[in-house]
Amino acid sequence: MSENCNCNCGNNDNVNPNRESLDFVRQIVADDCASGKWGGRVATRFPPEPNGYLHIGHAKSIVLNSGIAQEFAGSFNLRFDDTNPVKEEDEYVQSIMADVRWLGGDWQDRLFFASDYFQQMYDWAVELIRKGKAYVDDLTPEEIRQYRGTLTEPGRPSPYRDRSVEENLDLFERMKKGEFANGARVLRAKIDMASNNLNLRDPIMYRILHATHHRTGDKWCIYPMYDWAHGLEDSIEKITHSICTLEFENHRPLYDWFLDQLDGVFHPQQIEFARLNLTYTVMSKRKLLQLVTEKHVNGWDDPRMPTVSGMRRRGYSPECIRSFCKKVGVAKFNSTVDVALLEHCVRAELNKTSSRYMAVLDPVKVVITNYPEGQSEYLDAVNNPEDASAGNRKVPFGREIYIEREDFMEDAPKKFFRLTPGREVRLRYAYFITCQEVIKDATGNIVEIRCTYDPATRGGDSPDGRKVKSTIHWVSVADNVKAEVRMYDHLFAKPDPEDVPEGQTFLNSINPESLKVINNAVLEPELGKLPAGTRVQFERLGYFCVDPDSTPARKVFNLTINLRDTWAKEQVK
RNA sequence: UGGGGAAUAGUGUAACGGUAGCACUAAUGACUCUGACUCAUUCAGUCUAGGUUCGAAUCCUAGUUCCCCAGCCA
Repeated sequence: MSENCNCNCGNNDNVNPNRESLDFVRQIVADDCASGKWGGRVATRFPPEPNGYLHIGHAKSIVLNSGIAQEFAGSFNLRFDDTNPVKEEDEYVQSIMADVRWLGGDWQDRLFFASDYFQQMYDWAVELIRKGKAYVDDLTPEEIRQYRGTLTEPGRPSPYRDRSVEENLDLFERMKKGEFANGARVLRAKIDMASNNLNLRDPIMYRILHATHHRTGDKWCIYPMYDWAHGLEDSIEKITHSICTLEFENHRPLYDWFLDQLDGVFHPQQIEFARLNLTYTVMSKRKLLQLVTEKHVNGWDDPRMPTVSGMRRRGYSPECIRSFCKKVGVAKFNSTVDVALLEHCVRAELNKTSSRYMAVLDPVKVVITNYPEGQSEYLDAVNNPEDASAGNRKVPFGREIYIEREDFMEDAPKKFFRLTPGREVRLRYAYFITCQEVIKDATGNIVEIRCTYDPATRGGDSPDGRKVKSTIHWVSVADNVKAEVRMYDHLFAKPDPEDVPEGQTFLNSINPESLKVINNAVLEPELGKLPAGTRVQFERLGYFCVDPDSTPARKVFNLTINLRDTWAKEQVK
């Protein structure tokens, strides 16, 4: 008899005899489902501290937790772990909610705050004191550190460790009432000062913090520490699988100890996985904050930042971030994923979904000498060859057009297929043109290219079946919109920004060319009508999106990611 | 010289004692009104040394390397 579970986790032997490969977290969940460990129930959560903006590493956690909930017909909570008022702000809770929602994390009506549990946590702390499992310590922070011992030497018990239950109760209540200054006393769990796991050497449960909390205001002046609070939060919410990152592995014995001391509380299982690292970027909140405050970037949502808001502004879609998170997998190996994988996911998604337009970033004028002066026309263009439902549009054409400066070469090498004197190429959706003449200024810069066109090739096909080696994009001189285009590259110049000589920091790895602003780009007119946030492809260049800095008078576009460019690679050789 | 984790192509991730697979990257070619996309091909891997076994990435022993822990941060 096979054990089936009633969720769609792929663990139903009747339906799927070859259980598809699940990551180790999902395997645990599937096994629990099969064994009925939690009554078949699955409940996950994403528990951010509102002290910064979310980044791609958080996205991995959100996709994991909400994904598991979805796949196993479970529930997913968003819970703010707001136990430290000095670092937390409402601005962050707002941005986090927006980011989680944008990524597709659906917490439905289950939005929670650790701060809503403060009274319950306090009551449980009193329970621990009553059981002789916790005590108020008067040691200074410095003394506590000294008493804790080191990695190789055991700690020593605090002289206050054996206070009576009555005295502890009294002191703890007075801590709560605000009778003592910050740092004067703490409540500690009484576990084992000689434990090899430093987390078990009488960890601090409460500290005194006379600070205004973003939600509870001045109601509390003692605040629970992570280790004490987190398991309780999970327990209150009946979380089954409390998924966190590897650095909390050492904390699991403590997570379990606290829950074991309390009577009749729900005891979730903590599971740790490796956090995400990416090449050419940094991921720690501290460093991201530093980039923002020291103005190495233009805010949390700078398109070069690995923040969710930065990637959104850059033009990444939630779908591509989700597909990336799926592809990187979940394991316990501390790895660094190549940012090229992220970029692949972005291109793959945008290729399917974005409309094509023509834009010239570095314009040079082409005059079609045999095209009648004063004449113009509209040509048909396909919006998205990958998606017929995207339809068609008209693009204005005339005697003078702009093409990309790098699409012309006077002395072209053999492998250069684009415009060069005497060669015929196709203007996308327009005509075949042949370069006849190059006009330069006094310093030798090309200012104009003179071509002839073949009227019979209107639309881009030759009736006689002759071929051209390349197709280039263009924009009408008479009918276009000007725009600013921000070209982004990796924020850091090295795969590992931390890999710097003695005395330097990751800031020394910043790529000085991570942002190049193009002020004189010309776009086909349709592009001028798009609202902020719209993701498009500039043909032959890359994916771009309309930046919120755009005004009705002047559009701003961000480069999301360039198209793969084998010609550029060829040139490097 | 404490404790806790982890090691599979360049990168990431599967294989749960039975043919080391997939994706990205790179290279080559085909196709092409985007030098894109797509398709095909190729390069390339079990940390080391022993052992158990008909058979080991997987089990055992020893070692090596990397990560985490001495916040009143999370």
